[in-house]
Amino acid sequence: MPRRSYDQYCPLSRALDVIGERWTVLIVRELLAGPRRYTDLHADLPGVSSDVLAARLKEMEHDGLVTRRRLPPPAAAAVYELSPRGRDLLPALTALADWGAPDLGERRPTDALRAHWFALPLLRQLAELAQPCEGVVDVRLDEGTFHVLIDGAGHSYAHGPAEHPDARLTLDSRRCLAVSRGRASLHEMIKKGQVGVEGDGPLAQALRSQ
Amino acid sequence: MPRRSYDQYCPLSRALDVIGERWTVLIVRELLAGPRRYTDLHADLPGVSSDVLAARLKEMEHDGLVTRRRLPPPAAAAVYELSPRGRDLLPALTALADWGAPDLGERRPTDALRAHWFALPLLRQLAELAQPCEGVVDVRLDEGTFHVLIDGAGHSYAHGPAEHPDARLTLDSRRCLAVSRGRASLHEMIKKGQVGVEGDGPLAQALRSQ
DNA sequence: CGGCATCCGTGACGATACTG
DNA sequence: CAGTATCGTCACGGATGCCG
Repeated sequence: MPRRSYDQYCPLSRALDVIGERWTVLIVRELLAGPRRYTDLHADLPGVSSDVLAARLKEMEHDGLVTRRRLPPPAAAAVYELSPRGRDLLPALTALADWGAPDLGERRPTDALRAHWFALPLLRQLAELAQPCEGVVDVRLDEGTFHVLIDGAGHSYAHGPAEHPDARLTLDSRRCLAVSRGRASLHEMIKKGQVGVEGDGPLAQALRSQ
Repeated sequence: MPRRSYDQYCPLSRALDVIGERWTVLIVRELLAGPRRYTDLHADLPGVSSDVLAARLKEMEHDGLVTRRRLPPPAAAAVYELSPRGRDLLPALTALADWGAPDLGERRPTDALRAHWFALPLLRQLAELAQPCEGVVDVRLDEGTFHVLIDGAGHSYAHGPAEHPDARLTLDSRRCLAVSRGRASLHEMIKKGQVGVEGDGPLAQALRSQ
């Protein structure tokens, strides 16, 4: 089955041929937070129909964005995981999220919300602040917790709390939103005590310092 | 008429609500090369149907990406032009094009091609090379010519040759492709004489130097 | 129960024809 | 030239069913 293409000899068109279909980019966003099962993906993408989700995952596997891995026998489940090629989309998604942030007005009654959706906009500010330290930062929001891995260039993040975080941030929804929209600096908020920082290692110090 | 939305309180979803529909991003790419008329847009976007193009332009105008401007009486025409908000998409499109560049294999018989489609991938390398000079560079390809404006941070480009370029680059398709795919460095090619540089101002010197 | 496949109604899209 | 109108087709959204 041939996929539909823009048929243009242009790098942007080629990118859109692969990730331009509805839902594909949001599936990548989900998988940036780590491997997930079909049902969990379906739950965190309200509105996607089951057949479209299945079709997208197949296409993405075919295109080398995603690998499907069977978990060891006790858990009779399979997880979908980003390939390196898929993870390479992080800068593009960050740039897109940066651009979309000003459009985040008030939350509409119909808007779904997941904690890890804030990881994308927070990641860069957090990584800059942590310079030049490396380590793991837990981020606790009202809606849930995720953790960020800062290591040189290839930052990443994942669902839930970390086992041994080097630092822990605690934010309320309003502050987190302001940072996501680019309206406020994480650093300023930490200095003013509006964002809590726990931990005493070098990474926690770096987040508080200056 | 309400537009369809992912209904997620996430900056990436919001961006996709605006530019996620088919053709929208490619229309932005076209307008990044300067104001264009409806018919010219239609000609450079083979495959888009006239009603879809008209609908997209209306939506983009409504969303503040594009402004429609009537030209002075002698030319009884209207042009579409990117707003500052639309131009802010440049970094995101550059990141996407970077990601898509490895997918540019051989040109397929069905692939359309326009000279200015190479401006997006070339722009950054060119701007880096020109550091710290500013000015206008003509880029001559087999398929046509465009020119790049380098001025501090907000680089841009436009169709056709410039009136008074500070430098002129001449590339054949193969070299241009290699640079676009990230397989080769523009600087290396200039040093080896594979890419011609004309001009004697500081900008032309900068392109040749080091 | 997780992981889809199938069916069906609706809306988006592509091609062509037509109009001010 | 700059779109609008019409129409057939396909992608999508929602629900339900199947199968290990």
